[in-house]
Amino acid sequence: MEDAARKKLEETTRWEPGETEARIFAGWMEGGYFHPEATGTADENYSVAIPPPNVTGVLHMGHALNGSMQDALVRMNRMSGKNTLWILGMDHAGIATQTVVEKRLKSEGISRHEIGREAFTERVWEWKEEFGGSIREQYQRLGASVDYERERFTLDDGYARAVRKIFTSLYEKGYIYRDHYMVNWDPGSQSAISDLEVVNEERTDTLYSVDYPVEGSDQVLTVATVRPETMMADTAVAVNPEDERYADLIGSHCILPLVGRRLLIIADDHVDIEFGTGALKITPGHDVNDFEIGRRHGLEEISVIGEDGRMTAMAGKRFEGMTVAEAQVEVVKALKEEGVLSGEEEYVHSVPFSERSGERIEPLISLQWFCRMEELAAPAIEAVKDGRVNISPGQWKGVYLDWMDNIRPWCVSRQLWWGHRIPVWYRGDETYVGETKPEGEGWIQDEDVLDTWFSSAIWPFATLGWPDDTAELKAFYPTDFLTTAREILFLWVARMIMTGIEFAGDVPFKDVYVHSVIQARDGRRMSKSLGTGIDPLGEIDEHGADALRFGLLAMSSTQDVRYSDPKVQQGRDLATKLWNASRLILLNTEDPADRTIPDQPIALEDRWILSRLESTIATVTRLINEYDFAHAAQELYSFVFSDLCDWYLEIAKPRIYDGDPEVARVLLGTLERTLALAHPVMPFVTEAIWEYHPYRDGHLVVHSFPRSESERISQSVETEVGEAIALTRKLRGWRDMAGVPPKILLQAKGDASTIPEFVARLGRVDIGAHKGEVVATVAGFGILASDELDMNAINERIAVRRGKIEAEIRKIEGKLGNQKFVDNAPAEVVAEEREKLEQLRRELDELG
RNA sequence: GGGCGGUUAGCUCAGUUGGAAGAGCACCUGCUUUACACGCAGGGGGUCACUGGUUCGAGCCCAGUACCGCCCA
Repeated sequence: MEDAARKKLEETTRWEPGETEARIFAGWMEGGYFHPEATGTADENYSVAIPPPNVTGVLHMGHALNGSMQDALVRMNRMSGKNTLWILGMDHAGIATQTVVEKRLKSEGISRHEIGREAFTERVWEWKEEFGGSIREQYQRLGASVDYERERFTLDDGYARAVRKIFTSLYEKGYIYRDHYMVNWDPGSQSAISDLEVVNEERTDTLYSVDYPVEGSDQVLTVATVRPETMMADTAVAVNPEDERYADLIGSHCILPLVGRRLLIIADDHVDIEFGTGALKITPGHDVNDFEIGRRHGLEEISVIGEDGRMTAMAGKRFEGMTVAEAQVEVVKALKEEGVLSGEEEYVHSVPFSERSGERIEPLISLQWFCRMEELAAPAIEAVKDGRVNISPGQWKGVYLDWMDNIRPWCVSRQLWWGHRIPVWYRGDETYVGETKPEGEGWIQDEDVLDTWFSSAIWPFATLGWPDDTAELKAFYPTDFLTTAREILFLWVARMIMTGIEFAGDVPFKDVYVHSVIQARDGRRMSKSLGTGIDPLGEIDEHGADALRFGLLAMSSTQDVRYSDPKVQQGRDLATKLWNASRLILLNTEDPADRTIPDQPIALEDRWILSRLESTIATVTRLINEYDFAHAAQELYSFVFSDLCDWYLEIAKPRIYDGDPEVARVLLGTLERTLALAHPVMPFVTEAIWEYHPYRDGHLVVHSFPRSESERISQSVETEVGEAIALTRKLRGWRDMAGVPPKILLQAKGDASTIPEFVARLGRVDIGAHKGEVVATVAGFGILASDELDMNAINERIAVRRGKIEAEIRKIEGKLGNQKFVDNAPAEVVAEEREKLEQLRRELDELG
């Protein structure tokens, strides 16, 4: 090591992420390690497509978690020698982005309608150029080893061509069609939105009872509704066919109050006999269920609410132009005037809202483009059933299949300006669907754009150059795995599987891991609007990227978890620990002539740490491959803190300071393998330490990932050292109990040659053929009386200890005295209990 | 309304096929031990939500109850 480097290492007693991370990252970028050649086949290569963050986005904790998981796997595979691509990109995020830019314009006093479509989309592009880059920087801060040179955007030219081809192809296959259908109309964004973008919330409304007179009779049918303002669009009243009260009315008519229209009384199973009076007004134009009933019975579909959220002319002169809320008040007033309002009561029910705009959804019938899903779903169901796509944890497989089995048509058109314009042109009665504008004059393109998820659905292959037959596709499709939040399992994952099979000829990934949701510290959802979000960049500033990555992986789980600051701190502690342990090793060893780890180390502790190292490598690798990141992080932590630092380094210190060449080989080799093992989780600190390592011949990011050498794992060595450690702890515990200051060396009678040397040293006991009064026996060694011993404390503690052991002995004796236990339990369990009993009795004897 | 998940130490979470409950943090007691106080050593702390059942034995399996959360309608 050069003097300057040595000096720096000597002086730096902490890992300082802030000063180092950017430099380390720049080194990786310079090396071009994240930008693989498109060579080889997808089978031999490793690839991952990042869930594209929204361009509107600021990196949030979900991205950070997802990125930490994917990067761990990507780095591990890259180090394992695979040609590895992790593709980065951004989603144009139709509604979200349009909303952001509209808000901006609004603050300048401009509406998008004033400047027009072209100027507006221009503004969005400008905005994208300005802010889109920040996502990239944020991923770099996290240390994500994505291919920054292959970045894609779901609205770039090549991608747009792929989208048009998909749409056209689906149309030609007959899956895409245009229809008047009930959609979730979002008055906020002035667009239809899909079922999946609707959130239901509990609301308390008034349930009104309205009397509908039956034609040619004195009878009235009382119907209950929370939406009296839609009654002008009623076209029937329905009762349950089993409902005897109304059996004779089926087929006759009643009269719609305020309007005077004759409404047929129909029978339909959907009607709940118990609810209200058992008679349901049917409004096919403004209610999803009523729409279904209406289609079943061939009812007329009337709209009294327009796309602007105001009452139309069909609602009648008195209500035309009113907002829905105003109309409700006025309709109730009118019903009172007519004397047909027979009841009002509070009613709690769930009401649909737009996830994006937050406004109450208005179910409307409108002309939209739809995609029929059954044919696309069938092979995607098969792929998951037969395991070509593996979804874990297992319960999500069921959720996926259940949703796919009941899949409904997908409304793919959106009344927005920002997005992929639907590739359909109209001229008079003619309709043309194609990838480019048709020949001839007078063609006008459809005004709508496609649902953002329509373009996200083809992400894994569109990013690789589909529909062209590119080297990238050949080398990296299908990808290997996907981590995702469960909320987009349907919106995104399912659709990628469908389009992947249909268009790219294979499933888009082999493994889907549905990760947990990290909640805010208080258990609420992390959300910008609630102000509960925790900024990952702030956490990185404070603790370093490695700490955040470790923390997120350590707190991740299959169930939702609260954000845990202590876990991030644990990550920071681990980084510091690695740093300092490395200082001890690197500053006190000479670069050995033989850089290999000795095959047959002489020292017991050397064989022990190498055994622990190799089994940790095996365990951590397996856990990461199983996506059990939390336990992988835990294993790393306890290996470094406990095995390596608390025990091995302490045991080996005298030899280290003596310059023992064999211990140097063990230490430097162990450090090399430990750094490489930890690198996928904590890339920065490991790379920084590697810079000081004498074996370094390039960046750690492309160093080979350790493969566990199982021949070094020795159960007998681990047991032997494990027992010696337990013994050391016993001696230390006894000392502490006896109130002996750490500086005082205790004297004990015994044969020191029966135990490893370090026991007495670390236990701070002088074991030998001493003479004197034995006051206690600890693990077979007689502690000699001395002035430092607090005999009162000792006697008190011995009494407590004895009580505990005796209780335990009684418990086990009871168990072994139970004939049923002895007869039925497996022999080894019984033997274990007997062994335990023996040990406790021995311990009791020792206490004297 | 249907489905899924959760309830374990003060907090956040682990807990393999049923053999007697763990981690990190917090807490208490020591320690300026020349890698690290973001450290070291030692220690206390749990009727595993509740009620039944199966079993020699249940945090784990079965049935039910309560509360919390999520998804779908």
